[in-house]
Order: sequence, then C-alpha cells, then structure tokens
Amino acid sequence: MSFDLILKNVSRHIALTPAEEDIFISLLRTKEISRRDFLLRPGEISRCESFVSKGCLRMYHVDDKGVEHIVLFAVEEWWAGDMYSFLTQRPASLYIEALEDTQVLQIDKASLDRLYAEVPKFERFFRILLQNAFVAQQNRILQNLSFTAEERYREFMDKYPGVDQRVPQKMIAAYLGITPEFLSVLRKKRAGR
Amino acid sequence: MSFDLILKNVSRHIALTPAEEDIFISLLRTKEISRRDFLLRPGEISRCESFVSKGCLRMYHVDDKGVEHIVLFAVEEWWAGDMYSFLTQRPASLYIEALEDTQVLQIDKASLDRLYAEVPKFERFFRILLQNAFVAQQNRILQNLSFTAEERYREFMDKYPGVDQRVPQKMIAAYLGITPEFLSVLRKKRAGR
DNA sequence: CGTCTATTTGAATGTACTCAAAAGCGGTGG
DNA sequence: CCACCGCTTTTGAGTACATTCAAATAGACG
Repeated sequence: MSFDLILKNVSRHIALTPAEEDIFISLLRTKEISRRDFLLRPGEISRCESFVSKGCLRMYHVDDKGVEHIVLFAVEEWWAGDMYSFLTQRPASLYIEALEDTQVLQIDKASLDRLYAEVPKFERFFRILLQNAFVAQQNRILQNLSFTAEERYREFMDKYPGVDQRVPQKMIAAYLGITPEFLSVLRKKRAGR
Repeated sequence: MSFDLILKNVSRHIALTPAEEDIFISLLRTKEISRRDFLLRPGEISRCESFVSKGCLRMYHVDDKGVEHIVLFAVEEWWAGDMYSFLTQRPASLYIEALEDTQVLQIDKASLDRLYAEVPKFERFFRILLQNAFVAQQNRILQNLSFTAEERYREFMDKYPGVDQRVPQKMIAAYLGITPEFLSVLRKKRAGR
C-alpha cells in the first residue's frame, strides 16, 4: 500500500493511533511526476511539502551567472520543498525537478495547519525532522568551509551511497560546488587507487 | 527585568498566558560568561540551549588542519547550542565562546522536555525557530556555492550590520571561509570606492 | 610602556575555473 | 536493429581567485 512507507517513517519519531493515521493519510495527496518534470519553479508559490515514496528529485537554484547549484537530492523517504516559499507563501527561488519517474505524497499548508490542530503530535514530528535537517545542513556548511573539492566528493560518496548511480555526474558537481570538468579530473585521480 | 527580552521574543511566535510565562521562566537559568570563556568545548556534552540576552558568542569548529571555521555569531536575541550534541547527548564537536562579557538564559534538556509536556505551544515555538534557522542555513549554503569571497563579504556586511564592529576581522574571515590575509585585500579594494 | 595579537602588504604557489575540442553514451526514429 | 543526434564526460592548455609564507605595521590590553 502506498502509505506504508510514510507511516513507517512517521512512527520512527511519534506513535500514532489508527484514527490519527487516518487523519494524516486523509490530508495527503498522491502525485506522480515524470522524469524531467517540475514540482516547482522559481516565481511560483510552494503550496505543499512533498515526501518521496518512489523515485528521485533534485532541488536547485540558478544563480545570476546562470549556474545551477543543487541544494538537495531527495530519494525515497526524504522530504522536499522550498521551505521559505511554503512558510511565507511568497515566490519560490528554487526548482524542484524529478530525475526519475517519481511518486510523492504531498501535504498543503492548510492541511498541515489542520493536522497540527487535530494531531498536535505532528508539531513534534516536524520539529524533529527539522532538527535533523538542521544538523545535516550545519555539517554541510562546515565541510564546504574546511574541505577541498576532493574531500567533499569522498564525503558525498560515503554519505549518499548509490545516489551517484542515479544522478548524472554534472549534478553531483553542482551539489559539491565545482565544475563538471573538475569533478572528472578528481574521479580520474581517485580511480588510480 | 532580565526575562523581558526572551518573553518579547517568544511572543513574536506564540501567545503565552501569565501562568505559562511563569512556567517557562522557572525553567530558565541565567548564566554570566566573561569574554574568552567557553560555554562548550568539543568532547563535552551540550546540556542546554542558550539564549543571548546580552553580549556576543561565537560557535566554531576546528578542523583536522587546525583551522577554525565559524558556524554562527550569536548576539542579543539569538539562540546558540550544539544541536547535535544536545539532541543525542553525545560529545560535541563545537566550541561556544564569549567574544564579550555575555549573559545567557539557558534551558537544559530535561527542562525543555518538561516545557514541551506542560506547555505544548513551545513545540510550535521551537519548530518555527528551526524553520527560520533552516532557511537561513540553506541560503548560506547556496551563497557559499555561488558567490566569490568578495560577494560573500558584502552579503555578510549587509545581513549582520554592526557585527563587524564587535568581532575581530579574522573571525569574519573564519565565518566566510577565507584567510584573514585575503579578507584584508578585499577590504582594501572595497575602501577604494 | 611593552608585549602580544591582529592586520596589512607582497611574492610565490596551488586549487579550481574557463574555454575548446574530442570521445563516450543513451535514446529515438527510420 | 542500427545509425544518428544530442547531451554528458573526458582531456588539455591557459587563467584567475584565493592560499601560504614571511615580514612589517598597527592596535589592544595589562
């Protein structure tokens, strides 16, 4: 069943009664996106947060010089969304694109507010998710500050095993903050061991 | 009164009754730290989160090569803490140091859990703080990826006006991820306009 | 006042980028 | 099923941004 994964995921942090599970599920909407389609583009307002139940998304920004920078790869069991736009209901600055045919479970802002009201435990759930995301982001900031490109690449391969099999290398470069050409050089060096 | 600032701060996101305010305040502990003293060092366990009511802290990491990298400057009305260590009660990897004589209001983990239980609104409060911090961190990641050192410096000066008057330049360099020498070069260029 | 640390300056170096072109690979249509 | 087209990855030469190291100068604090 399509909701098993997200319920399993929620149950890692909070315990729900069957009735609460039903409320939660009733507020979710399933959406299928094909490879290369977009969940969100800059200028649009992000109406919902999305849980990936199958497939792979990337969330990225295009800077003034036209260069893409990837904020996040979201595979199964990850949440994706432009938090700024979602919270403020102002225009997004990020793209969210499917890198594979992908299925997401979405909750919109009104439904999330209802969920918080009806099942306050979810305040805790999303607080915990945010705490974990916060720690992960802080580590990424520190690694961007202290590691060379080569070290960041190694770290990425360790931390997201398998992801490099699912996304083009130039996107890994865009995540690491280096050019595709230079990533290619690093890979060659690495292969010689 | 010493708690006015934090109550004002909390009231920006949630409304408290006088009784709830009392519970909150009863769980806080005031602490004074002198310039150059540490709230936390790597290896210690972070027992509490700290709200700065007066003064200035920096939170930083020292990498394998012995280089300092600053995660955060916390002036009045900011929270500081090693979230990872606080959540897991495992050894911290960060230093938290007072850059001025500083007063903080602290809440320890047990008290925070009690607070969540007795005044669940605080789940919401900290969720909102985390959301804002999350968005700010994401922006910092994107800026580190897309901006040159010069652009990041300009951005820092815009975003944290006055902070450059309170902290040594080499620490701003450690925040931006550049050497103090190079920051000095950037400042010279900038002065010529 | 003297000492210690922070900041500036400059020369040599390195890491990563730009631009250009070739090679590889995958999907699509005939 | 193969051939072609477009996109990704590789390779290399020249360049730029930022570092390292060293030394001089300026500032802060006891």
